[in-house]
Amino acid sequence: MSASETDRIPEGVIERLPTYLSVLIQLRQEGSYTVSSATLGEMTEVNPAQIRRDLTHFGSFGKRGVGYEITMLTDKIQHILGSDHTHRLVLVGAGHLGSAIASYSGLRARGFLVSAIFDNDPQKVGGRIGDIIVRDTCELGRVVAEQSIAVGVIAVPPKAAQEVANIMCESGIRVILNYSANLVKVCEGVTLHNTDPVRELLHTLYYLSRAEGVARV
Amino acid sequence: MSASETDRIPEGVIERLPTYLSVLIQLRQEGSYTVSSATLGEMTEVNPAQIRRDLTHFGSFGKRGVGYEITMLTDKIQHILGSDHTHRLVLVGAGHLGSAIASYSGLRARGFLVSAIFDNDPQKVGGRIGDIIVRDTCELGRVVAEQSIAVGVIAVPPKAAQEVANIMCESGIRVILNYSANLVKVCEGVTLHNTDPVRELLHTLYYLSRAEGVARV
DNA sequence: TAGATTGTTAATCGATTAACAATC
DNA sequence: TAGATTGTTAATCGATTAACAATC
Repeated sequence: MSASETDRIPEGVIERLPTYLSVLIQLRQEGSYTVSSATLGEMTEVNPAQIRRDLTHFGSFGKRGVGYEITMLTDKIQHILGSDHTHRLVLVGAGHLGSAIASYSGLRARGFLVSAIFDNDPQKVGGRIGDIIVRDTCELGRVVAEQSIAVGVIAVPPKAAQEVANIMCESGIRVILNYSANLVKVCEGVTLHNTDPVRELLHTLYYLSRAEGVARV
Repeated sequence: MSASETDRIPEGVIERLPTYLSVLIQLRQEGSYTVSSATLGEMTEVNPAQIRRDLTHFGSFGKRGVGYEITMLTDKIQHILGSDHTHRLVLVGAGHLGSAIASYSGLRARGFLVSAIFDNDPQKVGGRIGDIIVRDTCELGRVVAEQSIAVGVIAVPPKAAQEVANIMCESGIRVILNYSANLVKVCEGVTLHNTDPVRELLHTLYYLSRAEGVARV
């Protein structure tokens, strides 16, 4: 029955949790106290039965006849994802994209703190993004190891991406988010997410040429 | 057999095509002429059988005993996705993220052309990003309609996102890529992709707290 | 020809959904 | 209590994979 810690949770479930979280935070800001799976389903475009099913992997958080208490469910999901405490991250690449990520307020709001920024362009090293000074990429490994940082974000040109990923893996990074156009490989034990904006545009483009084949992606 | 135009193609297949494309382009740059599903599978971390299965939805592009001709397969996939010709897009939001998107070389390289950039901050209107002048968001609808632009990218603060999406839908945009932290809703017939960087970080974060539960995402 | 690798089928696996008893 | 909505089961649906005959 539910909540068994040893459950292997399907990937799809984990993907949907942050989406539920976004909507819950939005609802809380609007002053709601409880929400039903029906409403949550309408807002996230996920089948209500699926939402209930997803949540039972971790416990039973609702009240029959009432729904889910928003604050409580928010806390639970944040705890499941591990975003109930702050995670420091390193960012490599101080170009436009890197600057955008570093100065994105949504990061801090959801538990991430940019600890250091790196670039190998001498013109950028020593400059600042917000109140963080850009360091030379040759310091990346040392900083990650010394500060035991677990999360790394790659925002460098495609050709440099794999090299950065290698350094990250060697120095003990556990989660990598790669924004470059090249796919990278990581060693065993490191969680990787390749997320190229243009790749996502191409994906949606498919539906453009098909008059009827429109989809929510 | 295969390639029947009326096939309903699974969403997963469409998601993987741009990934295959990335790797094919990479291989071509390295000077290869053909590639087997085994190699492609290793590089994309997709099961070779699945790659072959995916491709049969659109035709049979390989030679038994040989593999796939890289240039030919690249062209085919680009044709399927519709990226064999240029797509103009409008970008709303001239902040850090918007600037990063607008000046990202990967866009042009894969068939996208930023036609216009909008912002509602009077301080930004009239300024330039690259060689494009930032216009007031109140002109968005008119420009989209006049130039029949089909693709729109949202890079505004969360609270403004839905309003921008509404204008886009009304003026005839067909595909929307939403980078804001808020989910938006679009009307029937518009393809939407919500892609918030922090949501993706949260997703990968799940695996951080689970020593063994590491995954490629 | 022999070796390699595709295209395709059939089997497996897992995820989604509908339905409903439990219960607030 | 009656109405609402959850948690959970069982049925459906679709996607992934293994296997192999076709064939380059």
